[in-house]
Amino acid sequence: MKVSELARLAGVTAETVRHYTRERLLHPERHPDNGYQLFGQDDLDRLRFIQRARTLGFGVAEIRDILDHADHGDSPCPMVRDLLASRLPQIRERIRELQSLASRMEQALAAWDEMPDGTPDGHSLCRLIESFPEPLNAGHETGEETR
Amino acid sequence: MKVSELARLAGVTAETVRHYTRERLLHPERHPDNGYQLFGQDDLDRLRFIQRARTLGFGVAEIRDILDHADHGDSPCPMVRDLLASRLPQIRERIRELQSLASRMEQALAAWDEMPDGTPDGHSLCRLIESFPEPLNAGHETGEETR
DNA sequence: CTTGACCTATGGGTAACCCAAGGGTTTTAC
DNA sequence: GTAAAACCCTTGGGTTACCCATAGGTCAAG
Repeated sequence: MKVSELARLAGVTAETVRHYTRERLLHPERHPDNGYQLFGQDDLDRLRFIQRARTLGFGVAEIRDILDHADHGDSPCPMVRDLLASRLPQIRERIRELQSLASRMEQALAAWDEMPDGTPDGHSLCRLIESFPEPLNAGHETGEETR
Repeated sequence: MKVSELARLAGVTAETVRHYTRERLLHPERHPDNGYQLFGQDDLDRLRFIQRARTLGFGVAEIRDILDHADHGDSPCPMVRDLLASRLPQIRERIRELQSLASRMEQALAAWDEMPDGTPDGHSLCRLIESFPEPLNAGHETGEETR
């Protein structure tokens, strides 16, 4: 099958399929006459695998490693488990950040009603934002580094 | 003050300050002799404002709009509130996605222990991933579009 | 044989920076 | 007084996972 058919069967765009091919996640044959990419049923399986891996938070480069391992007959599962285990705390951290972001936003929206003014006085930009606590890492006079 | 001093006071890198200047969030004067960027105390306030706005989820382009409004003497607050209100549901959605991602990862790690095999059989890539449910939007034979 | 639908490769865009290179300036120390 | 360290400038390329526009070749149907 050709690009668009594979894409349709997997529910992605043809561009995405070409992208994965460029990134060497898929290895289609080429029609000798016209250079079209030719995929088989196994490529559909492979593409679905890629999709599931993506929803699990793997990046394209990681998926390439996983697939290369499997193509060499090695079990990629230990690698997968390690990647999963190392990424999970990062995801949890990101969730915490976003939750804190969301509550800051709600706080700001709630504070909106109680704001005395609407117009800035030339010194204030927007009290809604200005009245927020400094980001925790703001350095003031302390000479530390960020990251 | 010069780039690095402003950066240090705000707890960001000098590159970030230059970036904001390039993006016209900051408007330093230039030393006529050597072209160095010269910032004042107001720029520190401005930079801190930018940082708070960033932690609230605003993008650089949005912050530029907000600052431009304020620089023209208009209150940016209504704009800020609208931006906040429209972005909040997206953040909540993103949180849900990440939570679902985290639980899929945990599920996968838990399933690991019960997996019968470690080596793929030539057809399987990694059961840990393969046994996962299809992403909801996978198209099969249905000809719908994604996004 | 001409549409229209599909294919190809290339190159540029997205967001918010980071980093390296090449070259000028200022500060500090000897 | 000068040399090295420290800092400044701009330009251009890299990051992620694609999307989109372009120009041009190919294929199925009427």
